[in-house]
Amino acid sequence: MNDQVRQRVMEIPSLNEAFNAIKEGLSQRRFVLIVGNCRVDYHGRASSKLDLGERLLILKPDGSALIHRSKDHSPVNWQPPGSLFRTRLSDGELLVRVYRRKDNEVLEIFFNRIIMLGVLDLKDVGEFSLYATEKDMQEAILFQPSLLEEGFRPISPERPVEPGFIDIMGVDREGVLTLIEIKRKRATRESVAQLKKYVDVIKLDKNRRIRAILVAPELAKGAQELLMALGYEFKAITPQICSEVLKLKNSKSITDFFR
Amino acid sequence: MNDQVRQRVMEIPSLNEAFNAIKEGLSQRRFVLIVGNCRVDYHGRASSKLDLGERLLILKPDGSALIHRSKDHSPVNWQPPGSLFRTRLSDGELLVRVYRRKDNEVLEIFFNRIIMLGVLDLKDVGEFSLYATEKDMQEAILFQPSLLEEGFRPISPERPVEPGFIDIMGVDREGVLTLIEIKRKRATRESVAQLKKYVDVIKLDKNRRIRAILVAPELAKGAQELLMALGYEFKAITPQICSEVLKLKNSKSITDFFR
DNA sequence: TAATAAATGTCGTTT
DNA sequence: AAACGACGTTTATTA
Repeated sequence: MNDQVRQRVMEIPSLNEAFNAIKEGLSQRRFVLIVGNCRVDYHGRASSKLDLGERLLILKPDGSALIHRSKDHSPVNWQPPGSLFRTRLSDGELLVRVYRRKDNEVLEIFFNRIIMLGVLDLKDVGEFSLYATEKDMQEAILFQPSLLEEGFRPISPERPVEPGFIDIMGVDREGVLTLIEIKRKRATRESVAQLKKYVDVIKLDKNRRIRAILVAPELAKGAQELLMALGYEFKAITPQICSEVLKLKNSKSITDFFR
Repeated sequence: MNDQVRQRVMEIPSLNEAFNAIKEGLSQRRFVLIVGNCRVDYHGRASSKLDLGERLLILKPDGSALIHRSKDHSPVNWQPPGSLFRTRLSDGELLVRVYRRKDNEVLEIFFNRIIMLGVLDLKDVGEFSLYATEKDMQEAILFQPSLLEEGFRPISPERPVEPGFIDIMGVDREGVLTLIEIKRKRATRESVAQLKKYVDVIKLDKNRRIRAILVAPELAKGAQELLMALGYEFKAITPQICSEVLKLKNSKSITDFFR
């Protein structure tokens, strides 16, 4: 493959042809797609064995590898980024070996027939944006505290607590210290346990009444019992609503900018 | 594509050519690979937007979809199995729309150029086996209880507890009731909390001393404090050792069989 | 369908 | 490198 050619696609190549193309593609750190009949061995954090069948193998320039079958979202076998690729012909099989130093993991794919091969050079600098995460919800409540309840005022912890420790700390309309734990989906017993952990730590420090509020779109059954037993509260807020509030915030920023 | 042709591979097809091939492939529930320049929108449990760039789109016969960039193990966008595929040409773009009824999720991929297209029929019935899971560790300890400590005897709970509740229940050499929680990798505070939950439930039932042992290859820092505070114990066992024990077990079964 | 826990989880962030 | 928590987690299992 010369420099002009950004890609090579082969249909039912011989193992030899495929071997040469894959080897060249890997040396140039291309995006390599191999579809073929193969068996797979993995040893590392666990061990696995996959008998013969037709699958897709993806080798990425960052050293990650994925083997996908004709079903399921998750790859049947994989190797995280930073792995080393090697390929070899032996005993009428084309072997692709993916080695990862960390955890001493080895993934070996043995092809006896290649159905399709693609060696590609993907140009991709597009930005990815994800909205309505837990952090978005936090930002939305900080921007518009009345989402939680009228009169609520967020405060920064006096002593800086490690970030992500308490989602929001504040005082309610009567000045009572209020701790908030946010979940972007149904809150579980785990969420309550987490909130309790924070309340316990703050209690050690401040010897006064504390309100604890769990914010989430909904509350799991088991969580409600625990929440009530501990005397904590629940406030239903969806990530979608927070997303709307953030849109307002941003359009407001733009308004401010042009004012 | 007639019945003889199990696959179709195209290099830099026109959007029209690609559209027809994709449409036919989807109607026949084939495995479809599309590499091209695209932008992506997602709305559902969250929202996301991906600007233009060259990526791989995988459409699987089970209704799952994956978009992979040139880096990372995880897809940048995806749709779980059971989704519905539709494709359309409009405004000089080829749109692939993946809709999932549950959570009302929509994933839309807009291609303005297709680099490679593969419509494939993957035959794959190969069996997948995974070793050294948590269940394997449980099985190994039940087979050879001395792995835990000399004199330990596993027992079945008198009243059947829901499976997966307590990993192993038993009595030690002095007849003390012993509960075991197993983790296949470093145990965390979470693991201790889980063990405590089980101990608390059993305590309600049996009003006698209970030993609680956390089995894992190692113990996280924060977990050790919690474990000691609760008076529980830790026993270091790796999944690898359990895997060896299970090999012995299986070879023993074969010996017994031929005896 | 909901609940619960495992996973070769992965990924980001902070210590 | 270890710890810790979020994730559009996914997946399997059970009620």
